[in-house]
Amino acid sequence: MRADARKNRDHLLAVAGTAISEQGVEVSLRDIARRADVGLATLLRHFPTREALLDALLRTSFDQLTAKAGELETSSSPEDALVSWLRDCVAWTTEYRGATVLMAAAIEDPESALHASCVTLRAAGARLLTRAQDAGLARDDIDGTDVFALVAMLAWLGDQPSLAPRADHLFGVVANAILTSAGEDGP
Amino acid sequence: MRADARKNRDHLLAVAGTAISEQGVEVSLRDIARRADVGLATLLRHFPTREALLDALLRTSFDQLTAKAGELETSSSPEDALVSWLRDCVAWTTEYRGATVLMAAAIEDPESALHASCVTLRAAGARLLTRAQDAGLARDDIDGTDVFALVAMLAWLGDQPSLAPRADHLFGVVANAILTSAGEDGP
DNA sequence: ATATAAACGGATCGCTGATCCAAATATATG
DNA sequence: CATATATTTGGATCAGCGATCCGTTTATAT
Repeated sequence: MRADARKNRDHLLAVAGTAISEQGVEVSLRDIARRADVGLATLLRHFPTREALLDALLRTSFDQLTAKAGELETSSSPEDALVSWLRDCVAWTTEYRGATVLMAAAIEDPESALHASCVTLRAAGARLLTRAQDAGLARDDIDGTDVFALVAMLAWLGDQPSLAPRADHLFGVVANAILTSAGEDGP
Repeated sequence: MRADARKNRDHLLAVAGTAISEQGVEVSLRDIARRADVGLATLLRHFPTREALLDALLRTSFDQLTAKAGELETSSSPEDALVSWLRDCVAWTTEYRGATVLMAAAIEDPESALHASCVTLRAAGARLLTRAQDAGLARDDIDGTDVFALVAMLAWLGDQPSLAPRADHLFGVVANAILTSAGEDGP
């Protein structure tokens, strides 16, 4: 890649990150291009679709979350590892309002630029889940896709201004539902 | 209202219902107008915003769900009443793909055309919840807004093609989390 | 039958993402 | 250093969206 192209690409990513954190993932691509002092066509050549742009932005975070799952697998109890990783996932999405819908769409669409990242993330969650299940600490009737779905649901909740105030509380309710060692913060 | 206007209004509602069940609530208003053999301006005069159109369409269903809550309050056990009403709510939204986001936005925005309907629906759910709580059958740390949020989450799940297959199952998981008499379909 | 108020819809606006292509520019080579 | 070449760029343009304006048509009351 030519040096000037690389510079534009990096600059666009930085500007896009700011714009998205301010306005959510549905921010106008034209706005991003304007704020980066670049033509819309340039943005769209570097990132042919909104998902491609998101993928470039999200990949780092996804990798961090995947790595975090690996650490927790050895450093915490199966139960704490699962719950705190779920909390991290949900907390992370607050930085990218609206990304949940794109992730949910990407997980089943192999053509999507986000597909691979989402699959990896799901696998990381599935490992933590299996570990908790093997220890008899989590329901046996849920799988990695269920965990992905539950995280997506809770993240979506945080995206809705009217429901977000209850998101933390309902995280506890849902987390409790996954675990079999009930009573820790039950009613 | 003039007779021709009423006819157009009714026709638009019928066409919009069909279009939305086919394409979801984000269907183009121009498409609806075209399919109704009417100018876009006419559609927008009868229903100034997409929400106003949705409100007219959804009000009947909302009223039915509210009425259903009233019936269940006297005909079923507090637990069955709550769970089966929740199931009805979630099942209903499958007819209106994407409506969940609009409902979540409307519940806190008194200016929204959907606001009143959503508040009424939440109140109906809150009554069923309180009844179950008074019988010691539901967690005491959730309220009407939480129930609304949980229904919205599960409905949203059903809207996502990739996650919808697990929606029924996760409904059971979440319902189980609300109830205190655990074990009915727990692990 | 006519006057009047209401409803209608084509034209237009600013916006979106997408695409095309002539001009500008970085880089490799003589 | 000069030039040729391949790459990158962004203004112009397109079809689509919801919204609005306003001259025309039409129902209805007198």
